[in-house]
Amino acid sequence: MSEDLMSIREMSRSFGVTPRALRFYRSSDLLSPLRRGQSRLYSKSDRARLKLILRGKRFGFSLEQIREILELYNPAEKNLSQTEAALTTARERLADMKQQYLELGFAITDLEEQIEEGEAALLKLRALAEAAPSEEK
Amino acid sequence: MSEDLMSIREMSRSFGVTPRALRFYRSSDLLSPLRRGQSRLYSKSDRARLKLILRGKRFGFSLEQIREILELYNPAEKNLSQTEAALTTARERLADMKQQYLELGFAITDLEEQIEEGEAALLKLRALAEAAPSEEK
DNA sequence: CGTTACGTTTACGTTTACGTTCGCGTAAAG
DNA sequence: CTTTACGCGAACGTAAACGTAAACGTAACG
Repeated sequence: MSEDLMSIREMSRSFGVTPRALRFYRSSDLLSPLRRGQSRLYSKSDRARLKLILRGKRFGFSLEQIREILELYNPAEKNLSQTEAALTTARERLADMKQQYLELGFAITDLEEQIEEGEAALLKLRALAEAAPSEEK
Repeated sequence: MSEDLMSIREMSRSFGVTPRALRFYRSSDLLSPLRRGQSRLYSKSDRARLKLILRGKRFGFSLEQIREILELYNPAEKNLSQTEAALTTARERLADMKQQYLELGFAITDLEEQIEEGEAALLKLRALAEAAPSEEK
């Protein structure tokens, strides 16, 4: 029951990040695993946060931006103005993400078309190579 | 007709990037504006490329990855194996982007929910502040 | 013709996000 | 009890993506 705790190695392997990265996130207050003796132990909530961190990174957000969003996720112990500020930045990020979502859709279509063009060009190149084999080692 | 050419200032302003960035992209072979006299002039194709560059950046791709994709966009002067390589990396990027698209959709939903929770928490905090006004400067 | 404005290249500085030792503590294995 | 393995934090190193500053060309303005 208390054994949903993972060592740094286990975290590292199951998320595909280095131990160094995990320590870095802790020192940046992005993660706060328990300290048992000399070691750190990562709970379910730490895993949820890490998931968000890695997701944010994939979308091109800086760790700083990600940290601001994460502050929204523990509304305890926070006062009013801090919560307000977190909400404001979260709304901005949300707007960014929606914009990105749209653009990403277009970019995917674009790239698909471009790949098709590239494939067509490739066929022509191969045809030419067949017709006039200039250099064969 | 040849006046779809822009100076570095115009580019800078219309895309919201610094001249320094444009020069950096040129020195990285991401852009290749004409050299007229001492200056550089950016064509329509340069603008298209820059658009792709900035878009790629927003999705968290490195300039190096972006450069590989861009190579797909001028299938001229390229040989067979180069085009094949470009296609391969482009397909990989496309897969990444589709994955990102899905994740981004989930992330947006998540964040929306989280914002609603935050708003609820805010209302409670305000209610408490009304009931027991402890500190008012 | 001097100055102001904009452009160039070159070189070095800076920030972000870790990688790479390092010296140390601890814990298990032999 | 030593060796081996893992973990920690501190310090320094590094690659990417520019920013900043220096030294210079040129064009136009008054």
